[in-house]
Amino acid sequence: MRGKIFISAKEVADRAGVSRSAVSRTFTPGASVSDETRRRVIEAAEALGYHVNHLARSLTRNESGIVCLIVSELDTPYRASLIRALTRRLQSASKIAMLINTDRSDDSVDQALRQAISYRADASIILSGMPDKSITERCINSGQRMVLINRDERRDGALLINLYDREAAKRAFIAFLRAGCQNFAFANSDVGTPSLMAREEGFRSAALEQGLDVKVERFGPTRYQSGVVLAQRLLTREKRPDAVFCANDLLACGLMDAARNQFKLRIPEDLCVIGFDDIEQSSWSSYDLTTFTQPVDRIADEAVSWLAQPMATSGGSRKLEAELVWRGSVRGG
Amino acid sequence: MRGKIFISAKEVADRAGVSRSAVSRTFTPGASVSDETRRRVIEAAEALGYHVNHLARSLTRNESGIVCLIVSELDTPYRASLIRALTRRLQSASKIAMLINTDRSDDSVDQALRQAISYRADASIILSGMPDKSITERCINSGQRMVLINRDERRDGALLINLYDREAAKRAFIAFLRAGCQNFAFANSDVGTPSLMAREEGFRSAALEQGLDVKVERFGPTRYQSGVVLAQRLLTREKRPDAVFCANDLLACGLMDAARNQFKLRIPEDLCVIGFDDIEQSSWSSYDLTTFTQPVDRIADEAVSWLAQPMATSGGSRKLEAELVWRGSVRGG
DNA sequence: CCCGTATTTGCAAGCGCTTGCAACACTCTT
DNA sequence: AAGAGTGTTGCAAGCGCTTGCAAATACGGG
Repeated sequence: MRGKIFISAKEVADRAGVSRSAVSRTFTPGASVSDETRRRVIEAAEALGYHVNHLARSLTRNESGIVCLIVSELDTPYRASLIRALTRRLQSASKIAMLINTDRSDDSVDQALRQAISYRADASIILSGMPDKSITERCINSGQRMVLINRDERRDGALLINLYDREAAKRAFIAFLRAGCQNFAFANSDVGTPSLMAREEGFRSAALEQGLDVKVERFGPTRYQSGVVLAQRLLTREKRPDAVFCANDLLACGLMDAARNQFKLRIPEDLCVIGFDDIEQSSWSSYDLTTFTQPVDRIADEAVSWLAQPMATSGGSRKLEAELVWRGSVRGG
Repeated sequence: MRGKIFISAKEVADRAGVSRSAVSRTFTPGASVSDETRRRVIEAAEALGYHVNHLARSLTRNESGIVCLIVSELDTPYRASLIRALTRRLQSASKIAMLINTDRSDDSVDQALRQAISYRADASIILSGMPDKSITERCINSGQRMVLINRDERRDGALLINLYDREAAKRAFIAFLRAGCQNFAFANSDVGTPSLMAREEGFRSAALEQGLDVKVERFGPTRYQSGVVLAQRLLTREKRPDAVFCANDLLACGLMDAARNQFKLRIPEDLCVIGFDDIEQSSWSSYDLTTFTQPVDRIADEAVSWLAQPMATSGGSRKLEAELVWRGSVRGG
């Protein structure tokens, strides 16, 4: 026995002495209503506390204004700031975000997309995990837009947003070279998502071009604690690295803390570190980490403006630059 | 010319050779359908890729399954982890979260609630800001549930979830006493939300009971950078505090960094610090901050289980314990 | 084999909204 | 004064679903 105390257009119409259609048109931008009618409708609506029922509207309009954000580990700094940017942009475009958490099982991205279909979302934006091909197709076939952020794998009809990871990695390598580093390492998580792997490969191949070698370790999720473990593995090698490029900032933070507290290394004197994401903590003075900025606002812009296009040219791909932020974790600069 | 390529119950019915009602009932738990019919319906639905249209369903059911999360600064660690906990619980209760960001203007919480009404959300959970009384009433009158987390101010019919902030503050004070501290300070933001103020007052009054004084500074939002500023203000006082209770962990991190790097103080030898929220960073070894845990999972449980109650006893109030996590930023322990 | 009871099924109305269509009311022109 | 043109309005059908009701069917006991 829920509310049901919602005011309907009928009631507003009665009070204003007009037809239901008139009130409907009043709240439909661009519809033909005289000023006088509009005034009376607005007044009645105000008095009664009427709000257009978006659910019913979506039924006929065939457009719900709902956009699903599908994400896991959303308490991670980078994810959180991306979500923030996205919700803001979506709201400016008068769309609304539905948040679906996919922390749990493996098929839950598919599950999430089914939800998206059930709520007739206009679009889904996927920040984590990779949906099954069949379900993506179903989404796209039923007219849903789909945006994949840092997911890489191509999906017909979807918009792909990625960064120039390899290029960034290369710049990281050059920065280390300039700082006079000689033993290079790459600290990666073992989840192996395309963007993390691209950073690793970019870094390795940049080194290879100079005939140099890179020690690589992969461990755990992309989190602080993994960084600590990676430090143990990398900094105990016989020829201790003096330059570590971390697949992301969280790993870098863990690695730096371990390097300083357990191995008594000074940063950047004994060890140079570069990260990726430019999370807020990287700018904290304990870390002062040189890193690459994820252009969250640009990403959100690209995603939302593509969604806003009337009949989007099916799919596409955007590549964005990750800018290097110089801080104190690398000598020179 | 959006999709419209959605399969409707009619089509499934035709293919399965049954009536529309049969397919509707198949997807309505507890409705009366024979096994045989159900089987055929499911099969047809599967083949066609049918998903119940939740929008249409909500229209008649008068219950949408949508819960609005109204939040600002959602990229802040504590907020992000609360949102994560909430979305997870909501999904388990087969509800879905709509995220509304209220970073922008001041009336935007009201704006957000209007959205919630338009989408006929079953409930709104407010994590930031304080809606106008009139709009809260409208929500509640139209049968919407409302949960206020750490907002404190009473609203008829709403569920209030708060922590024992004063009690926690008192425990912080005692911890400092035990550590042998003598000059107490409280570092607060100047946003003055009830929970922050309760911590401040709790701390002061605990000190007062011992006939002791507390230096209080308030500055900026509850963020790292404010902590840096607060350090400048507090640690330059003639009788330098040797114990600072920070209104939240973000402030504490800023304050600790400034204390160490600018004032060359050792923690906890020269300065003891306690924070509040237990964000992930507090456990990082650079901070190793003694702090109070926000019981995010408990909070989410309370909120969601209250929402799940069929006809909730109008409103109420839950107070939860904030547990003290001992780490290295306080001597002894 | 028949009847009472229990289960299943289809019909049709209704949820709140949009929108094409036709009717209507104006204003201008000639 | 009639007709063309423009703008506004109401009617009614339809969006996809649920659900009360009554008809139909199945089941079990005598």
